[in-house]
Amino acid sequence: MKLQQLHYIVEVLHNNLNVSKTAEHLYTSQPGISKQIRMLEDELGLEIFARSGKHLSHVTAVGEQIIGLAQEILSKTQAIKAVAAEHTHPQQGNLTIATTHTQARYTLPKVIAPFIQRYPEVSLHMHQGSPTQISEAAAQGQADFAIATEALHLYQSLVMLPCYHWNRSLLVQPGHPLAQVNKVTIEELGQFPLVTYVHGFTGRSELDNAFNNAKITPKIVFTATDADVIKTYVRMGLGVGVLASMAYEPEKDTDLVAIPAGHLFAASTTKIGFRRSTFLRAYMYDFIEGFAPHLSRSKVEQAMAMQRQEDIDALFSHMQLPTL
Amino acid sequence: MKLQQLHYIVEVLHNNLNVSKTAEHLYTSQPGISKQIRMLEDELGLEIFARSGKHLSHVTAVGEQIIGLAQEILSKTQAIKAVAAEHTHPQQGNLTIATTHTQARYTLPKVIAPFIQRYPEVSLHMHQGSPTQISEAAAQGQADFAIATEALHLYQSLVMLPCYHWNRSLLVQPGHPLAQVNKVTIEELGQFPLVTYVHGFTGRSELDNAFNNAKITPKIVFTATDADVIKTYVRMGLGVGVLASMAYEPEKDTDLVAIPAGHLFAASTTKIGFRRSTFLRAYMYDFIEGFAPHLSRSKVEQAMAMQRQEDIDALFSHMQLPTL
DNA sequence: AGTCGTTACGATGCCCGTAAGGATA
DNA sequence: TATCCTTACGGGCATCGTAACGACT
Repeated sequence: MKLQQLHYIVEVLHNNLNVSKTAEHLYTSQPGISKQIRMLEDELGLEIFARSGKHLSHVTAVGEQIIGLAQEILSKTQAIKAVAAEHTHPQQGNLTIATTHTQARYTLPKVIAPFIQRYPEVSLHMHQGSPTQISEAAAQGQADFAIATEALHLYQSLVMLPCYHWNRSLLVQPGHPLAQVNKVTIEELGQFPLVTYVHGFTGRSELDNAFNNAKITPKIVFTATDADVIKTYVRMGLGVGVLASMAYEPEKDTDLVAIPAGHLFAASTTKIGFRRSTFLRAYMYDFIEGFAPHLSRSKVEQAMAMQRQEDIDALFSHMQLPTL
Repeated sequence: MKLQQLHYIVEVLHNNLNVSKTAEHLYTSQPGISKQIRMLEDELGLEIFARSGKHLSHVTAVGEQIIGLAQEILSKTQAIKAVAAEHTHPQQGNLTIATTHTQARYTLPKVIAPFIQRYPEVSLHMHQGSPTQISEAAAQGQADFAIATEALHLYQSLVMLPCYHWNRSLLVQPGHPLAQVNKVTIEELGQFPLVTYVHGFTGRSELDNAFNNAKITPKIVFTATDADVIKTYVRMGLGVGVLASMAYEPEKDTDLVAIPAGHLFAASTTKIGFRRSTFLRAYMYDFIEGFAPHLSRSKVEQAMAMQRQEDIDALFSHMQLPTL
C-alpha cells in the first residue's frame, strides 16, 4: 500500500470514476493510475471499483470504506506538510477560500485587504460558487475555508463556526409606494412583485419561511444568484428587491432607496466552515479572527476539539455575534 | 513522503532513537532507515530528530507533532487492511491480547476456550506484562486489546470499557485467628502480616486507600505480581493473603480458607482498552462480548464514537456491571 | 466511431543491502 | 574500545510513459 495509490483511488472517485480525466488532472499517464489501482486491489484482495467491461461502473461497499479511510490518511499527510511549512516558513503558504458572490463582493474585501497587507507572502485564492459547490470544495480539501450562509451543514466532515448575523433590506426606486410606508408589513410586501435570490442562495430559505408563515404566496418575478443582478432589475422597475442588507451600498446605490426589513424575516447566520482534520496555519487563524473577531484562535481550537456540531453550536449560542 | 518513511520515524521513536535496533526489529538495514529519515527531513525542510554528533539525541518539537500524525496515518492504513481482511476472510486474522497474570490465569480461560472453538482460524496471541506495559502495547498498536484493572487510564489514545467489578478475599491457613472472626474489620486485618500484590498491580491501590482512610499502616511483608506466588507464601505461613476474589479456586485451594473482604475495600473495575482509531474485526467484537456480555457490538460502537473518556464512563455508569 | 480501460514494453530512477568512514560515550 | 550514524556504491526492482489492443456506448 502506498500513499500514491490511496491518492489515486480518491481522485478517481472525485472524477466520476473516469481514470483518463483523473490522469489529466494529476499530470500523469492513464495506464499508471490504472495499474496502481489494480495493484492496490490485488494487495487487498478485493475490488474497490466495480468494472462493467472496461469501464468503472461504481464503487463497491468495501471500496467506500477504504476510500473514506484513504481520505483521512491523505488529509493527515497534508497536515504534516502544513506543520512543516508552519515551522520553516510561517509567513508563506496558500489560502484558498470558497465563497458566494455575496460574501466575496460585500463582506470579504475589507477583511482581505488587511490580510494581504499583513501576509504578503501568502498567496490567496478565491473560488466563487454556489453554496453547495463551496461546501463540497471545502469537504474535499480543494478549499481551506468555505464561507456561506447556506448548505454548509450538509457536510458532516466540516466544522462550522458562526461569523455574524444579518438580515434583509428592501430596495426600491425613489417614489415607490413602499418608500412612503413607515414600517412595511409582510402583507404589504406580498402585494408587489419581488426580485430576490434563487433557491439555496444567500438565506433565500428564510424569505420563503416568512411568507409561508404568513400564508402568503409572494409574487417572485425574477431571481438571481447575486445582488448586483437583483439591483439591475430593480433599477429597471421589475419589482421590489429583497436582498441582504450588506449588499446595499449607500454611496453607490444613490438612485435606489433601501427600506429596513429585518423585522419581517428571521435573521440568517453566515458561517465559516473547514475540515475538522486539517491543520490550521497561524495565518489561517488570523484570517478567521479578521473576518469574525469573536473567533479567536483559542475559541476556534476549542470548537475543533469538539466532535459534534451541536456541541460547537452550543459553545457559541451564549455569545453575542456581530450583526451586519 | 512515503508510508515507509512515516513507519520508520515512528519505530525509531519506539526504539529509544536507536536506528540500529529499529533496523533489526524491522528486518532491514540500518543505513536504509537512516537514509529514508534523512530524505523525509529534507523534503519537509526540518529536523525530526536532533543529532548530537552521530547519535540521535532527542525528538524536536515539530518532530513530535509529525510523529503523532504519522502514527494516526499508520493506524489508518492498518484499518484499511483490516477492512479488506474482514471482507475477504471474515473468519481469519490475528487477535493479540495484552493482559496481566490475574486476567490471563483466572478470568480469560473461560472466555478464550469458546472463542477458539468459534474462530479456529483466528490466531490468538497473548502478551503478559505489567499494567503499564500492557497499556503501552495497546497504545502502540502492538496489541489489539489491553485488559487490566490499573494504568489503562494513563493512555489517552485508548478507549476503555468497563467489564466487571470485583473485590478481594483474604486467604489464610485453616485455624488462623481470622478464620474464626465473623466479619473482619480493617483494624483486625491491620494487625496481621500481609501478603499481597505489588504497587500498580491488580487493584493494589484500593488496598492502600482503605488502610490510609483508616489511618492504619499495614504490615505488608511480601508482595508479588501474581496470585499464585501470593498463595505459595500464604501456605508457608508468611501472612494473610489479600488477593482478588476470582483468584481463589475452591476446588484447588482446598488447603486454604477464603474470607470475604468485599466490605473492607472499594470495588475495582477491570477494563478492556483499545485504540480509538482501530477498525475492530467482527471476531473482535465477539471476543469483547464474550468477555463482558453487556458490551454488545452496538454499545462498543457507541462508545468508540465518543471522543472523551468521560462520555464513555457516563454511558456505562447507568449500567449494572457483572461482579466477580 | 469515439471514448475508455487494460496490457505490453523499454528506460529511468528509486530503494535496498553491503562495505567503509568518522564521531561519541 | 565499542557502539552508532553517515556516506559511498552497485544490483535489483518498481514505476512511469509510449504504444498497441479490446470493449463498451
